Amino acid sequence: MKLAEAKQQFISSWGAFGTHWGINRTMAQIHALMLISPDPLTQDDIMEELNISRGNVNMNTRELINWGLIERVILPGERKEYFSAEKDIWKVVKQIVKERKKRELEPMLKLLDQLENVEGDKKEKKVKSFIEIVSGIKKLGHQADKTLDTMVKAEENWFVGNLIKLFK
Amino acid sequence: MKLAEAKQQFISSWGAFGTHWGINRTMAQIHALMLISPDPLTQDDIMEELNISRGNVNMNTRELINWGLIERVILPGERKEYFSAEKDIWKVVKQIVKERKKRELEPMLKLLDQLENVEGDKKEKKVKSFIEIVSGIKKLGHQADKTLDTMVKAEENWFVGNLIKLFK
DNA sequence: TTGAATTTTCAATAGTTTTTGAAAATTTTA
DNA sequence: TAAAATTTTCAAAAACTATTGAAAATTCAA
Repeated sequence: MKLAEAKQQFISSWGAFGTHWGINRTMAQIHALMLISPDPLTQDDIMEELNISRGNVNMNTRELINWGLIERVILPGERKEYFSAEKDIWKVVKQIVKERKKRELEPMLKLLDQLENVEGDKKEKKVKSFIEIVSGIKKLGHQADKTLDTMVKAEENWFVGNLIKLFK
Repeated sequence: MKLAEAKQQFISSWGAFGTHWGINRTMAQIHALMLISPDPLTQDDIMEELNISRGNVNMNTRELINWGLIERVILPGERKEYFSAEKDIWKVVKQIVKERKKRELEPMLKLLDQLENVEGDKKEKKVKSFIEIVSGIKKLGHQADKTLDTMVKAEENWFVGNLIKLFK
């Protein structure tokens, strides 16, 4: 396979992958393009490579910056802004975990804490069933939260080494 | 908070949560409703509780069955079909992990294996950069794949006990 | 069998999300 | 400061996804 084709395949499948994870296709494609680009890119580079409008590039690069996955780079002597992606994939994964934990897991756990204190007779089947499920999710969720905290702090070596040994 | 309100909140936030994970809102809501229902439900029960059409219930229950999260139940002497959800939340999580691994991670890894063998001079900056990223993702992906395999086979006690100790 | 009950299908519609592109705002250079 | 280059915004349009509901198919009891 030639590089041009491989590049297209990578970008397109990274985009499809992203949609399964609640990330919009274009944002994931821009990220993919930037991951494999050795040098920083401008808005125009991205527009051209992916055939999308300037507005689209602007919105999605901003969002990627919010996620902490790319950053603006000013090249000395250049008028245009450049963008550059974090290339260490373990750092990328940790950053995504960190953000999603904050945006999704933590609010959910807050809600579950409230829902567990629902009024009503715990001998009633409906009430009992509700509390059991909520408590179960809460317990596992808090556990996952702690585990992910540790992961976010960890080095890749630690993950690939120690954890995997344990899992064997 | 009263049970009725707590129920609504749980269903609605589980639905919103689902959309962040590439699952459609209604499918997640049906799943939520069934998790907290002590007894199996019919299509009509679900239609009424969530105010959605029969067709919608039918499609989404089928999809939940494909995901292995609910099952059809025949109650003796009853004409209608009932549906019942797996209530053990650890089993639910493992089932979701298993499915997503099969649907998303494994195809991605297959593609990466191909992309790593891209033609071209590895001294060229573009080619080098491409191979480095692809190899990095591949390596971490295969590691994650193995780890998830072990998790899918594990008991909850194992997870909450051993893993967490290690993570402290 | 028959026909009533129930489930399934799917074309049409409604709703949501993404993308465009041109105008406005901002930044930089001279 | 002026004006050229660049970035940002956002209303409108396009694209995509989910939902409805009625007709078709299936199942079941008698």
